[in-house]
Amino acid sequence: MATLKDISAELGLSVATVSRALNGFPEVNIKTRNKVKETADRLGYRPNRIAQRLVTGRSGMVGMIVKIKPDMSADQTFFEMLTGLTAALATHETDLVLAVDQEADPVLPYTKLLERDVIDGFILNAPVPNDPRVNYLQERGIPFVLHGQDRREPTYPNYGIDNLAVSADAVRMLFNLGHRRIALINGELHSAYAADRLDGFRDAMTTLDLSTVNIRNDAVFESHGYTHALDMLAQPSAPTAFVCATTVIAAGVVQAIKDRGFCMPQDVSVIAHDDALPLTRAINFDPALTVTRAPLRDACVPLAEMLLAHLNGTPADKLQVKLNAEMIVRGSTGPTPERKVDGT
Amino acid sequence: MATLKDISAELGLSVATVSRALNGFPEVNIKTRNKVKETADRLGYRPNRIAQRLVTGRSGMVGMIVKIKPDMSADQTFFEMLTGLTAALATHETDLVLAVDQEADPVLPYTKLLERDVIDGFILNAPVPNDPRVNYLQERGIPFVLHGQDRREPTYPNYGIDNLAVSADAVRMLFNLGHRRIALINGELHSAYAADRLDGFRDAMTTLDLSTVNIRNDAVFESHGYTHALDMLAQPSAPTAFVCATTVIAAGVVQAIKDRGFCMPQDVSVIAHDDALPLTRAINFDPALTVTRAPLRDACVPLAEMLLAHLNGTPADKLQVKLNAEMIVRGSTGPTPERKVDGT
DNA sequence: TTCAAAATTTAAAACGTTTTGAATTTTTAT
DNA sequence: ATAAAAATTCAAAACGTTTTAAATTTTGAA
Repeated sequence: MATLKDISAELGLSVATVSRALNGFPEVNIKTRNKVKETADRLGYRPNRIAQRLVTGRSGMVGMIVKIKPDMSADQTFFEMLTGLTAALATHETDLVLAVDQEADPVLPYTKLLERDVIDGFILNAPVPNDPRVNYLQERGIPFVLHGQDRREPTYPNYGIDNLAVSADAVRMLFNLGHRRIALINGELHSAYAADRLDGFRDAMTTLDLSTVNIRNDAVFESHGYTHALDMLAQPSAPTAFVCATTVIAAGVVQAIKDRGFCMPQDVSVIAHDDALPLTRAINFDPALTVTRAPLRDACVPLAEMLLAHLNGTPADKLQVKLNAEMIVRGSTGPTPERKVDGT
Repeated sequence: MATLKDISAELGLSVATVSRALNGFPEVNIKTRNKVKETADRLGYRPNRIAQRLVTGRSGMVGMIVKIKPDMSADQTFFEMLTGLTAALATHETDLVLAVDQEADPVLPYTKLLERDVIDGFILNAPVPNDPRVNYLQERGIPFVLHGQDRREPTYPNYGIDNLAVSADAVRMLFNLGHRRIALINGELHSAYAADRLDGFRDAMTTLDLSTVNIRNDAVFESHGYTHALDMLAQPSAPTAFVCATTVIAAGVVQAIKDRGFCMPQDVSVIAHDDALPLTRAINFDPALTVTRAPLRDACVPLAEMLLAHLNGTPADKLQVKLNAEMIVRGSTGPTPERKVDGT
């Protein structure tokens, strides 16, 4: 395993010059630089990252903690994130150290990982409103980037979509199709995204002077989508349109619509949020789902790069990204069916 | 952040003595040692792992590469392993670095991770017969431990169960209940465990002079268990007992038995291998499943400790563990039903 | 040719820890 | 009190790299 010392010995240069040549210091003569690079290639030199870390204080490792549920599964987005992030970080020669959170205290796994002092920073996902991890890491000056937001004015690097707008846009789109009874089947309110979507939904419905009686917040299972929709469709003031947290929820809703003898979109319209995960694809529905779309995978490169930029000194206020999801209208939404519902 | 230098300055001792006192060198006077330890505690001293790594060549990090399927899932055992391993490694202040394998070449992710020269060793799981990763890492002298075996005489540290015996024991147990037509619904033969179970099954059946015509090797889905069992139960020489690769397969088999109008165990017996994963639990079947049981979680501490022992110099021939699974007889197996089948 | 400025390279210190072998201190025996 | 042996501690080098500031070399002008 070649070191800087080997190169400097072969070329009769100091170790300092070899290091400077390889690291792009501008005052190094171009001819010297080329000689150093050629020799480094030939000798198969690779920097000792441990030694670099000792000098620079940087390890090239970022931590991520995955929350494991009691049944030994994790959020279905996990592998999407894992795959995307490891690829994005690898292009920056950065490793992902993974730890597991099964504790009651969400902060504890971070404490444990930080004790060993080899992590440059963290990638946080699945925030809860006013996430305690955020406060903990900020108090200690530990760099991190959050996927999403946990508060209205984040003071840390963050990248996510505008979940207020996701449901507000869906409501407005359905309203413009004539719908006046619109239901929301949301995720669990301990997730920051679900809290935002609820707020966005309520604000939009209130602005449009519509009733917000048809709102359900629950864990994201197809069966929950089914039972909530089945229940709401049996009411006298049954909704004519559903806003679903995910395509998984939508699968259950679509089944409930069918089981109640309705047609989609002639009788009931459905719009869902689509993270573009491989399993429940919006275009596999019949008819294809109208969605607010924001591929989860698209977050990975920006998240990795924002964390590294922050580690390289970019201040947090320059690393605030909140995107709008893309509205894609397909066959699951249509004009409100005034005749049919009035006849019931 | 206190260093050895801080402690040595406060106590008027050399840095070398402080290091030796904290690291248990026997020639350090007990009074000196206690003073050093008390001061270290008070100052909140924690060793700089990077500096330790530079001197000792050890990073305290082991790598594990998870194979991701095209649909963005992984083997259902993954989280069980992840949880158990990170806990086991944490007690040894060792971190798990995770990388993702989506490549056609199973060796390539190891190359990539090794390039960065921060991994002390690897934990390998899900071996295929004559696993190329094993050859690759052994050629390079990279330490690793394998969960299971990929060959008859492993020359590397390994911990797993005797999969030959798993199916052989099941066959013998069913034979002793009077069964003469025994089917195997196995995993995919590109997995080393499935190859061994097939061998064990065939050997046992051949030794007992029984037909090996009822063998299926397929991906481990409940639906595969169902369709294979449904098919075999429609044959003139239908099996009176099934040996299932997993409890997931058994769930499908049990449904097929019911759909063919048979009772378990009066008409058809079922025995499955049980990794003791949370989702498909053997005792949740009605009647509860007879199993060969080997909780996956029980492998984690030994795997972690074996790798660390190997890194500390224990030779591979002292780190060979092959356990027998435990046979647990419950209500899914019973004597062969000679009357009913003869009447068909 | 000489001098000054610019370009280039170098020596040394730093990073925090470990460990070899030498130096120092303490203990024991005479 | 002295010498030898044992116990304890220390100085220095090592690990591989980075970077400050000084030293050296090269270039251009007079």
